[in-house]
Amino acid sequence: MSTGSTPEATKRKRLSAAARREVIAAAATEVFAERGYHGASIEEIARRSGVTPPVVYDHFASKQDLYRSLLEAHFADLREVWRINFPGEDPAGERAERSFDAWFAYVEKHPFAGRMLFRDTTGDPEIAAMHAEVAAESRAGVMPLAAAELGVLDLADSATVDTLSMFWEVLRGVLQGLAMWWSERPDIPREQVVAVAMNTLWIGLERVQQGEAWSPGGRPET
Amino acid sequence: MSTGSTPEATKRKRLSAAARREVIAAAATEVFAERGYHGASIEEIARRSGVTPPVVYDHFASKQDLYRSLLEAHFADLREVWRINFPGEDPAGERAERSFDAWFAYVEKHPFAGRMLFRDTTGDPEIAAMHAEVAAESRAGVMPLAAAELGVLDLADSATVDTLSMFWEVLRGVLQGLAMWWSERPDIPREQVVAVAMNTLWIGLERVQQGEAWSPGGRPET
DNA sequence: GAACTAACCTAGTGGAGACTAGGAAACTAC
DNA sequence: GTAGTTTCCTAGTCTCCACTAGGTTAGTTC
Repeated sequence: MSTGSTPEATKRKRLSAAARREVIAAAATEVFAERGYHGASIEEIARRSGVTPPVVYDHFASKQDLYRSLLEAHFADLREVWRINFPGEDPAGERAERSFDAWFAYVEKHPFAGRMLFRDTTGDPEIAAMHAEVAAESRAGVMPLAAAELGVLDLADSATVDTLSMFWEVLRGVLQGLAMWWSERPDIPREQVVAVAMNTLWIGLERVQQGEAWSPGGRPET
Repeated sequence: MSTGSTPEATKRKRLSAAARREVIAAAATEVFAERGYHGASIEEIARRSGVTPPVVYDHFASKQDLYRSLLEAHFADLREVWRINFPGEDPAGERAERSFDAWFAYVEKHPFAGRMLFRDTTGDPEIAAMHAEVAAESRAGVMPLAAAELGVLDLADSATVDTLSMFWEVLRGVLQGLAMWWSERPDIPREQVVAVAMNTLWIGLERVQQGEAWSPGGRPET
């Protein structure tokens, strides 16, 4: 049955537990990215790892456990990107650009990680809750950086928090949307994608900071 | 087994074919929205429709067929929102605001339709392709409206098309992201959501039109 | 109220896939 | 080489779910 003729299955060699775990994690990220949680089968993950399904269970307690550990690892990577690139003394615009660029560089280098995180994990409600929970950790880690920048002081004010939440959602939507689009158009240079993100996100925010915000029914000045 | 004690299943009454089809479509939209394609079971859809699974197959050839027809119907609704609200003689900003407002009003009124369309339908690659195909129809219907507004003439120029594609992706990401966030915060008034969308999307675009775009490495002026 | 039609049901089939028990084979230490 | 350990496999079980065959009952027509 398992032929050994497929490229990924040739030379089925014995690996150390740690090495095999890595291989499985990488393969699982791919499959989850391509098929989502429900659509990914342990059998497929095992095949791409060069082993049979029981081996997967030697390293991960269950499909859920495997999924969760990948989710946490990749989200933690992305949080690091923000933590490393955004804070600093330079003008905020430059730091934003640098962060965006680093963020897109990460998803460029780890296309499957990006697709796995940004796909919506429908199906099992338990999985959806898990995804929401881990994503919330990222939000909690990154949003304060931006909040400080916007001069937001009163994090107890609920209207402020709502507005911040919406801007976070906008940021997330733009970055993830562009990332998914870009993953299918690898010929586009990264600067161009970053420039679009800057144009829509940063410039809009700047205007808001300057009190030039749009308000319902008409512009405040004019 | 099927008790009849649940609210949706009480009074299992005989309906006309057309009426039953509507009931099933509404129930299916709910379940697909909540669980995604894979996670939605025909049995659950049937139960919420007050019937047993075979009845679903009296109205739809297969689960895929059911899904596709819902996808097409809801996307067509949203295209209509743009077609009705965006074109006109008023200033573009006002027409954008009106369109955004109408768009959010639609997802406010049809929360399950929104969630079904904007969730990523992972799992079956065939389903993903179907989703992409139907979404592309919407894009093809709506993007020309915005392109005209931006003064884009040369739709044969590939760089222009790439940029337009990215702005479309940004628009999609922002609107869908805000819509999904909003669906969990029904206390937020619609104007506020629309205002955020205007601030990030329209103002950014306006600047770009005025040649004030951000470019990699620094601002063009200044 | 009998005949007809259309909506609906009971009772299955078949396949896919998560997960497991227990054993075989490879690498390591001596 | 032999013993011990660890990696990996064969061969299942069990549950869930899309989908179907064929019969039943509720409305409708005359």
